[in-house]
Amino acid sequence: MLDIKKIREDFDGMKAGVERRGKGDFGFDKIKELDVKRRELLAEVEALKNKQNVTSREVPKLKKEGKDVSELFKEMKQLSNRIKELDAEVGDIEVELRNVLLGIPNVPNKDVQEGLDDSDNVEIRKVGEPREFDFEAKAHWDIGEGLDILDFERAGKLSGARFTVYKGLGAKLERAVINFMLDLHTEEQGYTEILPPFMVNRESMTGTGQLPKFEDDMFYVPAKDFFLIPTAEVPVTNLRAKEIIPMEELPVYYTAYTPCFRKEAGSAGRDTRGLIRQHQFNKVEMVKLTTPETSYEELEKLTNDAEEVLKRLGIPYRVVRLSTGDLGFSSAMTYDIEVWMPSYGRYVEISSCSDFEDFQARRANIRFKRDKDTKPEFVHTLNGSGLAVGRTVAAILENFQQEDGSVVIPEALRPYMGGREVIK
RNA sequence: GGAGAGAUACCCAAGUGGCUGAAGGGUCUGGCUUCGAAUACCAGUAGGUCGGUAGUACCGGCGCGAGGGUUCAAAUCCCUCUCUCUCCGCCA
Repeated sequence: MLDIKKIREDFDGMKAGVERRGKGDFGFDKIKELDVKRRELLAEVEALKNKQNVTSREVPKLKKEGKDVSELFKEMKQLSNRIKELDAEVGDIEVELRNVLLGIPNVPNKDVQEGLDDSDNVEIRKVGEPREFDFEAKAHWDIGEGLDILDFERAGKLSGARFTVYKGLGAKLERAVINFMLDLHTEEQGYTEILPPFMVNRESMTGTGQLPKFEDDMFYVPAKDFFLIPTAEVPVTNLRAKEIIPMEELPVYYTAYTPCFRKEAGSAGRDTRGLIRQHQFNKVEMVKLTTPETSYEELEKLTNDAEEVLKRLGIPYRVVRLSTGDLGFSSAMTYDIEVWMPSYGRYVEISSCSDFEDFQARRANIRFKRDKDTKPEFVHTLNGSGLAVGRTVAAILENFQQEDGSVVIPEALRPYMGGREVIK
């Protein structure tokens, strides 16, 4: 959520900032109108309330003196009714104002290049070279079925399209990748592991920006008004909602493994085969809460922390910075990490590392205090996948496949795979 | 799912409609005392938020789990909801 005070002070600047994303009207004029109206009404109703308070304090004295207060009460009844009317009006305006504000995306950082979509993303760096195969390379779904470690057919029987059953060493590989990532983040990079709920309430979904705009993208559990989390970002960021965090605790580093659930409603027909786009997939996520002055430094470190996973696995990748047109709703700046996927013949997203500045913190009300005499300020929130597990497994299968259909296990994973060197 | 008990500030806690614009205690901070400290004593400790307004000054609104209602007036009375605890049921 954007800061209403900033919009009031620098209306044109904030509007122009959001409009760098392209596409459409964001409701800024409506906000201005509602804000002015709200403050007018507040001035009026607060003056009346003051009168009510002052008079109420007189009442016991008047009664004690034996004075007749029935005329006064009649008058005060009118005042009271008027206050109720105005309060209701202010309430309506505040609800509307909040709804409009909740629907406005974050202002992109000024260093983010303007663009329409992902074709305007810029490559920041490339690490490792795509492997040249001297045989015909297979796609991971064929490799997985060939080794009897992935079963898309039976997953269809259980649930439908976009689900996978992992079997034998496939299941173990998925688990190995999760543990390898978590151990790296916790033991070497300083993150605290969180194992959160996989269902959350509306308030949490609003805090990180999934609601109210993207309700249709998520799986919903009507019995308890819960949502299945689309990413661990939601429970882990909201972990500190409504808190004032002591300065000494910052920066906060969290990491969490969770399954993620997404409807993928807008992706019909895309990536229909394999592990790339599933209704349920595993992900290890990293979340940071920082002071405003360190957040971009922390974004670089966060991205490096995610890249380290790929470096150790030996999978070629590149880092791109998303253009304003490709940026997610809540993000001010995002780096995507993309791995080389032989079956696609291109780089495919495996991690998205974003700085949300105070956009989520304002929604979720996550603040910090520099010292006891200063006002609380909103923290900056960041998060990044570290990494999407299913896509990592797909990348391992494809990049380390051999002519006979077997797959060499990257050395870093072997301790997690019972010392095995190859899946065959 | 059933029955009961709770939720008041950093913590504990009083409070059945109007000198409660929340007592008292603890904690912390400052003062005093002291060579220094402890103790005692004195003072402050309601933070936050929204406005007036550019402000850490000043004035006002809000605030006792959340949201409604009754009333001239609500921490206090009524309704709905959330969470915590105890017991019962069910259960990995």
